Amino acid sequence: MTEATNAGAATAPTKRGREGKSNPTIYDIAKVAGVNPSTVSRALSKPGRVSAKTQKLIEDAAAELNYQVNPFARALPTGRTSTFGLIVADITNPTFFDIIRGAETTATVRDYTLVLAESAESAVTELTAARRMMATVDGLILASPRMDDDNIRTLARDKPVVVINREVDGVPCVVPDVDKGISEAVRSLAANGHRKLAFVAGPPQSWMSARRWEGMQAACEWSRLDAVRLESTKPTVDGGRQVARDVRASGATAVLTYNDLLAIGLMQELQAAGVVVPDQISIVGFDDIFGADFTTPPLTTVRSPLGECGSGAATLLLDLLQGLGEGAGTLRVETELVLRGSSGRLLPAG
Amino acid sequence: MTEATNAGAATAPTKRGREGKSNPTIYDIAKVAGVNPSTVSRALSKPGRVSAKTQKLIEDAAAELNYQVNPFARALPTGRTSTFGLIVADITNPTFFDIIRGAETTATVRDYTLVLAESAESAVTELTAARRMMATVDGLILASPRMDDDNIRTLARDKPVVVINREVDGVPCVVPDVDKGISEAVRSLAANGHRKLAFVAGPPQSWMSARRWEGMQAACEWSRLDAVRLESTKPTVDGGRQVARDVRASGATAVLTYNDLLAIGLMQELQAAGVVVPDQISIVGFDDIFGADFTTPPLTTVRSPLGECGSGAATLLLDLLQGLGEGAGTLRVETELVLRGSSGRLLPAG
DNA sequence: CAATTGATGGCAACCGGTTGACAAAGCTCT
DNA sequence: AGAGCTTTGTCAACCGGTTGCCATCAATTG
Repeated sequence: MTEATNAGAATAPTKRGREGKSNPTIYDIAKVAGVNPSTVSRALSKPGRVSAKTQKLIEDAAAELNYQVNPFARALPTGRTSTFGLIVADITNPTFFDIIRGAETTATVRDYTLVLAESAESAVTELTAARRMMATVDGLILASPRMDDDNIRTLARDKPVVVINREVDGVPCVVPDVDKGISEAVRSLAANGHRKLAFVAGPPQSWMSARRWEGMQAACEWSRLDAVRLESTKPTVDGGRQVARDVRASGATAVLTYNDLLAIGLMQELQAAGVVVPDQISIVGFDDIFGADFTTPPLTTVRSPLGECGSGAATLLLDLLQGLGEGAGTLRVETELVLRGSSGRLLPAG
Repeated sequence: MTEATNAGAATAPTKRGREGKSNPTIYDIAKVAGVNPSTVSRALSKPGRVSAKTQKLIEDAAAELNYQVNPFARALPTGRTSTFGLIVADITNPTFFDIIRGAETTATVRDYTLVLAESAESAVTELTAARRMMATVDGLILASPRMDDDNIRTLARDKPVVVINREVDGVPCVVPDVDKGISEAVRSLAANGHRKLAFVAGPPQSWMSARRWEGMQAACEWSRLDAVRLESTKPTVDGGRQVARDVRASGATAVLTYNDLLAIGLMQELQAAGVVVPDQISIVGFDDIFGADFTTPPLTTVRSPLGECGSGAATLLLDLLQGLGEGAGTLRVETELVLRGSSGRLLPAG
């Protein structure tokens, strides 16, 4: 940020009305249509409560005045805001962009507004943000929450909450079912001659990380492969670079990482050290984020349908809000292996 | 989305209060502190208007009751919502990721809430979304808007509006100053022996696309290089693939593209056709989005400080809202060439 | 034709803060 | 002590919808 020129007088934003033309209200409509304001209110929000004739009268007047409800005036007595919140662990992380997009799209379709906040991977920040939001939204979606189950349940007691990427008892959740994708990945690696796999874990509070590790252990047992677990410092490209040492030291010939960012960082670091992927080490990521196919070789990964998670969570939440929902239940979405170039046959050490 | 199990009874969300414990109001505080509600209101929002003694009394009572203002009740008489909107052309496009992040971060810091919407690259959808938002926000940020100047000015007459990636007379804007970055890019290409450059343009309504093309023409003239302009169908990876034919046909040995996505798609397609980058063709993108360095070779690009644009716009807007701003003015942010592997010396054919 | 019923519109209170006008209280200063 | 000024708290109206209750009126029915 360098230079700030001042171009022309500001079109001083009118200090909100009173100077002649404030926004039209139901009272204005009532006057034009020659009815009582409450009738206008009913005509506009309770279909069928007024006669077809007055309905039309009022609608015409509303159209003429270019009327728009004042959401605040409506929210005050009813508590409904037509708004829901989405809290993500890290806006930096592209994983969440598909989720955000999915949620935003269904929000718009169903005439709701999406409010966004991030927790910066911190359980306290997350809880603070959630509390703040609760006042202004009808419901909340928590994507990969870091706070503990009890806090989530407490929030859910107040207003509908839907959780993505984690299972919390008594709270509706949207969870990718990792088993299918993982077993496909492990079978593929086994078929390519790998015998020892490593898992690079994500943040310790991450429910998903734990699930993926369990899934991998199970799949490896089934295929009679060795599985070792390595820890990462943070679930980012940088974190992936840092864990490269440990990966090489582990003796594993194939690696599954908690997410794609770790995989990409790991691959970069290994390649920089002269390791050929996939000839010497196979790498498999998780999620299939934007850019996973930009790498050379393109990243093999277990795809989570993130957009579907976002839209699924939004749908679940809105159904709940509109009284269509069954209550708590877990929506499982399928994962699948996306086979690209970063995994493959192990070449005999040359 | 495949399976939906129903796990346990719903923690039926309490239908908003009245059953004993609604949220505390200023009236409750007033009762506890033994003062009038209006005094509470003043204590909580007009610093200095009440004596230190009552101030403390009220604050203690508020803390004890765990009071939180009801934003709607506040918004109704004042019109202030502590909320601003951000409309992006396309949530799919990672260019906007950083803008969103920048805006969200400053919003949080300054105790504002960010509301997000997208226009799906359509001028009408954009205008509709903007109109809808206007009712619920204090101000609006338009990132790469597609609607025309007059519509933007009309919106700006109502409430503060800040525009990113475009200059609109009389409206505050945040614009990357492309000249520096472009001239660095062109000089670098000239120094590497290129004589004919191509520009792959973006959407016709894109102000930025026009500016970049102008900047490139100017820089080429200065360096005495040829510049040809090619059109793309859409500013995405796919659009980049599709324009590869034209690029080869153009005879240019170096290409600047409207954005990184086009560059990445173009590079993929060229490489698939056996063209070696950068030996036979140099490619330079725009923006330096997430993932631009994942490619092989990593993408040379003219970086726009997108996060800075987002936070700069938010700062501008909030200053305006809080009466600190000077009104319309353009905030220019610097661009710079990020030299990576996709551009370089032209190898003699053969 | 009178009685019952359902549909429709009006009245007024309410949601929870904000704010202008004003009165009471506190203070200074002569 | 009293005039004049400032500080502090109260009153009441207001923002713009929503909704329970009631009155009216027309339609239905015996």
